[in-house]
Amino acid sequence: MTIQQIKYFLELSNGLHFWKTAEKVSISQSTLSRQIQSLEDELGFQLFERDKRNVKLTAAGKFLQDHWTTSINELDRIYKQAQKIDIGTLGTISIAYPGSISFGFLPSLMNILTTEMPDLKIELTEPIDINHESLLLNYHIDISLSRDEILSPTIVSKRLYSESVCLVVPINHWVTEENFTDLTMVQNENFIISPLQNKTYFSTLLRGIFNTNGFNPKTTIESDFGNVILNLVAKDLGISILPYSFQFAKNPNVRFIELTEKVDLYMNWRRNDPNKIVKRIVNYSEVLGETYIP
Amino acid sequence: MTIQQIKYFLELSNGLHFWKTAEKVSISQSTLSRQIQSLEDELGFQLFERDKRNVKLTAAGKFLQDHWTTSINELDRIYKQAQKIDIGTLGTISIAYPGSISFGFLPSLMNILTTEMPDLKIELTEPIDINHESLLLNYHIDISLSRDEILSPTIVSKRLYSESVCLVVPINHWVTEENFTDLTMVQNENFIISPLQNKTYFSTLLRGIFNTNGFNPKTTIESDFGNVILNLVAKDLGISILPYSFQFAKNPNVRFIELTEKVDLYMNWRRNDPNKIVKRIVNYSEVLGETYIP
DNA sequence: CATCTTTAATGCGATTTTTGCATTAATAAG
DNA sequence: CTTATTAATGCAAAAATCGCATTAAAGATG
Repeated sequence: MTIQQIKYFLELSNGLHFWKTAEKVSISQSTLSRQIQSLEDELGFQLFERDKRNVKLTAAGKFLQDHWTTSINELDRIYKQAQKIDIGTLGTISIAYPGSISFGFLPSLMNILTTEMPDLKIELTEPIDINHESLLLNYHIDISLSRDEILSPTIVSKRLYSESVCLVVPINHWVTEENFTDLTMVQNENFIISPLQNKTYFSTLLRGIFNTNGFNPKTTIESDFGNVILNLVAKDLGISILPYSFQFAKNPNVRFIELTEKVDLYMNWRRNDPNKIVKRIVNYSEVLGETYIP
Repeated sequence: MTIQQIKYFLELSNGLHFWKTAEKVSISQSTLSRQIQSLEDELGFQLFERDKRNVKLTAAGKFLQDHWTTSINELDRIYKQAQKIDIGTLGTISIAYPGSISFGFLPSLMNILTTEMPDLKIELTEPIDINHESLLLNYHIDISLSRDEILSPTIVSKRLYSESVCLVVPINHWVTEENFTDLTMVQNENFIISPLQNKTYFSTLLRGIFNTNGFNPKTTIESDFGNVILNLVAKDLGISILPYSFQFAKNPNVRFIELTEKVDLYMNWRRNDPNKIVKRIVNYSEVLGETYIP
């Protein structure tokens, strides 16, 4: 039972004429005759009732005409879907990202992806303090955007761009870009930051910054969410340190003062992932990262 | 794209190992390798990402694994259905019948059919005064049961049995089986019969009967439906003439008196109808007709 | 670091299957 | 009775499929 044989059968079941059908499907009449015979032999019953003069479908043949038609169409539809997936415009991709890029890089990337691959379904997750490496290796996500590089032979980690870390103060705060010298200036202020004991890269960076400047910050409020912190600073409840990207939130009640420290954004994916969507997204991200100057 | 190739692919997509899969499907490793290659060539994209050491599905391959599995199962299901139809236990058959057999022959036949072919769907229609021949030739019905023979080169008409025509009187009527001589006895009674001008065989027969006996019946009520007539007679509203089969209605308030006239029951179907269900039903009906002595 | 093992791909000849031409057989039409 | 139509079939050529043996590449082993 070949797909080709089924197609011959369907054509013949429409025309009910061996010679004309054979010509239509560009084979000889004898070939068509034998293909149908072979199909009938394999099925174990007749598809056509035929004498030297007339050809007509049997009841089983009539049934198969209906159902095989839909099957063949279905197979064709499946093939076309698979083709789209191969090209990389269809499917589902799961991306994990740090909250700090949700105002800048991530919307830009999403913009590109939804334009270039409109049929692509993107699942976004914002995991806190969870190992991106295991998420990738367990196939929970396909791509990870992270602040720290993942060093693993089975994962490729590529830096997309670097951005400054900024001191964030309320808009009417006494520290300005002009009078700012170093962080010791604000060592007695209230800080609103993510818990320093977190294992995330950014918490580690913060610990390092405070260490270098020789003081432990007073923390009145703690939050893992940068945009929460941003709003708290805007309401004059303290100051904070956040990546430059948060400027894209365009909050009018805060002021950003660039520090010398930098944070990177890495894109990570499974080495040799056969999914071409991943490769395409990586490419788009690299291009975007190069032109993206925060 | 062969069904066999798809099956090989599905097996390989489960095992992800050429040698083991080849052994499982009883072909050589080289053959499997080449079949998959040929499938990939035809599709135009890779199904497996493979090096000398590992085999894994591409995204498109994963998609096809899911969908082809259901397609192959579907094809198998379709084949089995078709097989059943060929054997003659599955399908739909449309049968037209005269109302007079709805108490006797028809229930017996239905009983046999539903026992022997439980998956068979039977459509019953009781057409009045309509040409069974055209219903058959227009494929509105597949089998017709009729009181008159259909004489046509494209239709086979076979007599199943003969039964007497009976005078039907209320249970306390003065005419009994013992004192009955001929119909002239009741020429002044009220008759409840189907309209004599109808073109059905039974109406023609009635006309003949009244003609032979030399009187025109007084008809107060007319009805095409035998069982309606039967109930009207039971309520003492008149007498009637019906086929013997109506005795099977087991109405306790009527008495049947056999006349000498007979009516036949014919089964009619399209000559050379390739539907094996028709042949089976004809066979069952012939056997039932022989043993059915009303 | 050299050797062994595993495993998918490939060259090649043998086998099997498929194909089309020409013909046959049966039927309907003129 | 003859002619035309049409599905099946014998046959030889062509194409495909198959499996053996081998290759090539990548761990695994010690």
